[in-house]
Amino acid sequence: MVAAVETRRQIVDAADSLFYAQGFAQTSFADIAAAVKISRGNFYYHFKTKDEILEAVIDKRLSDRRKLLAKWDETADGAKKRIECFIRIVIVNQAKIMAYGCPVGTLTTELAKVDHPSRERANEIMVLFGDWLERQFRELGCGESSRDNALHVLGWSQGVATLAQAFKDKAYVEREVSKILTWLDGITAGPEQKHSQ
Amino acid sequence: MVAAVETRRQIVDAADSLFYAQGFAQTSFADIAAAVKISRGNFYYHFKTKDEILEAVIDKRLSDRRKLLAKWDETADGAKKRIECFIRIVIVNQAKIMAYGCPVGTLTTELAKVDHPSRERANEIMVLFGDWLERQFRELGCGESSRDNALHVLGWSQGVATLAQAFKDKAYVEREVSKILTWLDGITAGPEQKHSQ
DNA sequence: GACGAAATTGGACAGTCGTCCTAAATGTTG
DNA sequence: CAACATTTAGGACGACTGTCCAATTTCGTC
Repeated sequence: MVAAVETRRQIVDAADSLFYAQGFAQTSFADIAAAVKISRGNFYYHFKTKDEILEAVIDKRLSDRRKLLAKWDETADGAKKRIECFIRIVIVNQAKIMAYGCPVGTLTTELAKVDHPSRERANEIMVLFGDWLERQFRELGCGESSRDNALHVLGWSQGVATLAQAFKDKAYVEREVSKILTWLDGITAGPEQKHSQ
Repeated sequence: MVAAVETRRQIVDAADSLFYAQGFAQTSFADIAAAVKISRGNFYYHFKTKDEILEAVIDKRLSDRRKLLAKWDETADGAKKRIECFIRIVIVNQAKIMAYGCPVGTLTTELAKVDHPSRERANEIMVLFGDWLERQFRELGCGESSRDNALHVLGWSQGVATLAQAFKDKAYVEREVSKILTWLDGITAGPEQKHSQ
């Protein structure tokens, strides 16, 4: 027997991909059922409503990102290298970003427009990255500018993702990466230094 | 008698607002009909399909933006001041952006996800701003960096809009504006100068 | 005022949506 | 093997979708 928890995991995985590729509202039970190869009626056994699936997907994404950040915390040497890891996501995930945009940003935007109950929960993924980045900048000695710098990098990633999806211009993404890395170098030049403004 | 062209205009206006506030797919004929106060069946007289309404909305947005840019070309004194006009949109339209995001970016993202036929047409609004910004930077003497700088500012606006909608942080928007304005000042410092990388 | 064109109405239509229930199949345990 | 709980399949349901049409009203013109 396939345990219920396994089927549930498959549903969440498929929903995660489909919500990313098509958007939450555009993805139907039928779509997910086809991907997991189960009957539509089976959903009700695992999830009472579509919103419950969304909650599970957001929880999974939160968990996945926490693991990713933890890995960077372990492997990358120094705060600057860790911030670089974040910056380079737009290159690592370039293909998907050019096709579907940023998984965090696009979901946040979609849920905000319809004022969905899970809107706040989805925002927490954004907050997660923001707080993590802030810690890195603080470790870098940015002091009170740490929060600003964190949001600056976070916003940068969202802008790059949006334009990458619109123009599908690989060179643009690479230019923006080298541009922000140069900016980052300027930050590390001196301790307690404010960013270039 | 109310001319057909007038009813059509009202439909497009209402659709424009609703597509922005709720998204294209989330907006139904019933929504637009309620806003314009006409019967649902009346749509078919003015538009054959929902996609036709979308096309009309995109055309209107293109037209509106062209007029806005033309106004800036006339009134603002110098390329730098004109770029500043663009940058300050995120402050002028702050309330709407915090509620619904960027009207250009969110539509582009939504249509790209479902690979909608009007996707390219919607992108033209983004292109319109990109080309206009490029002209300004060229006039500023940025030469070959003009395109890069244009996309940099365009991407910046998208990132700010996304985070503004997620966090609804007015101060963040203002900080980012002053930050990019400082960057812009650096650009104008010398002719033919490459941006800070 | 009568006529024809323009514009609007309300509903029919086939399809899809999320939800929900019952019956069947499957696996586990005595 | 029998009794049981767990899991799945398939379809019914009411509501909503975009589309489309026939009947009606409104308008400009003779």
